[in-house]
Amino acid sequence: MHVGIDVSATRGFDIAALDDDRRLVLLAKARDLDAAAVIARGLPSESVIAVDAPPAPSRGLVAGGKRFRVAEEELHKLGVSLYPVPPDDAEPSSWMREGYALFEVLAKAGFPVFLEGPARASVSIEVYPHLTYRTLSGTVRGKLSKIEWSRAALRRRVSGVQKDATQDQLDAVAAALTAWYFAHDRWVGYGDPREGVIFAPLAEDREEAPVGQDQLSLAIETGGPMGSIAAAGTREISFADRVLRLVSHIPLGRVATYGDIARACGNPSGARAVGTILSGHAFEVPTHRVVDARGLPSPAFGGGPGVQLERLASEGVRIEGGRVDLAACRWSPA
DNA sequence: CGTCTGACTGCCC
DNA sequence: TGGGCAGCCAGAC
Repeated sequence: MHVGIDVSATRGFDIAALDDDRRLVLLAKARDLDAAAVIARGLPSESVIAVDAPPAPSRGLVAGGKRFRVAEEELHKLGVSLYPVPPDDAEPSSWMREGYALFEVLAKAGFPVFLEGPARASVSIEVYPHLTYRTLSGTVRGKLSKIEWSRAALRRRVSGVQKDATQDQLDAVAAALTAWYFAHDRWVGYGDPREGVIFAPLAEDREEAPVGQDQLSLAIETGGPMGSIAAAGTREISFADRVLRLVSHIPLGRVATYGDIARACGNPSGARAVGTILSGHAFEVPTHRVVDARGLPSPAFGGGPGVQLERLASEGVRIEGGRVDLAACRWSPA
């Protein structure tokens, strides 16, 4: 059985299971860890369980004294942004703590975390549904809503998914599908086995590629709505595309202002429009790395400006008196 | 198409 | 310093 679990601190665990023919055979909700443990113990022992959450804190293995994990850095280089997992001494998000606890429960139920070696059954793995959607569809989200994009990536790859499935449920299915790819030895791992590895499918039409990397960068550099930065000067690519493309390249640990982005995209007075654009793409691009000209976070940031500052702090950005230290952390697009 | 609404900025007290 | 304010640009009806 190939199982996927979507972790949410407030909404509980969504659990999906696929059989070997990728039919959805189970879609359940577990309110808390105990309920999840009961379901886990009922699974066939040769199952693979994919969880949308990290199993452990960062161990600071990235060069340069950064605090996030190697997995985050590797994916960032591919243009995929995700929540940085902080080291032990920092406060993780509540859903990350749920993840740590869940992986412990799964280990006790007979599914220890898999980190390296040949793929095998009876393990749990960390996955990232957004990465799975992106690898499978070969494109970035574009104009589709997140849920439409998710559904499109799963269509024809999984059967039995209800039309009215929630985003959490689709993410659980995506995780289960990733477990299926893992069990069928078509997978890619990102990160360092000593602290945590994120697994993704190897897209079917490029099985020879060493990693999903070609697939991903291809999506960025060509067809996708993100367009190419090389062509940024031409009218061919919209302002919005250039903005998203550029923001996706702000390094971890650095920030840019709305004005910086606008200027670099050839529209010096478009700072306000940059905000408008970012507000619609908070999930796929690290929008928390964009602050206003004084270093202040956005009052409308998802979860509140405090959350934006917390995420920046966990990435190593210096915060002082509720604003980021622009002099120290400002990134200039070159 | 106009009109309205912001995850903005710089300038003026 | 910091608040007020008038431009500004891209999306959403």
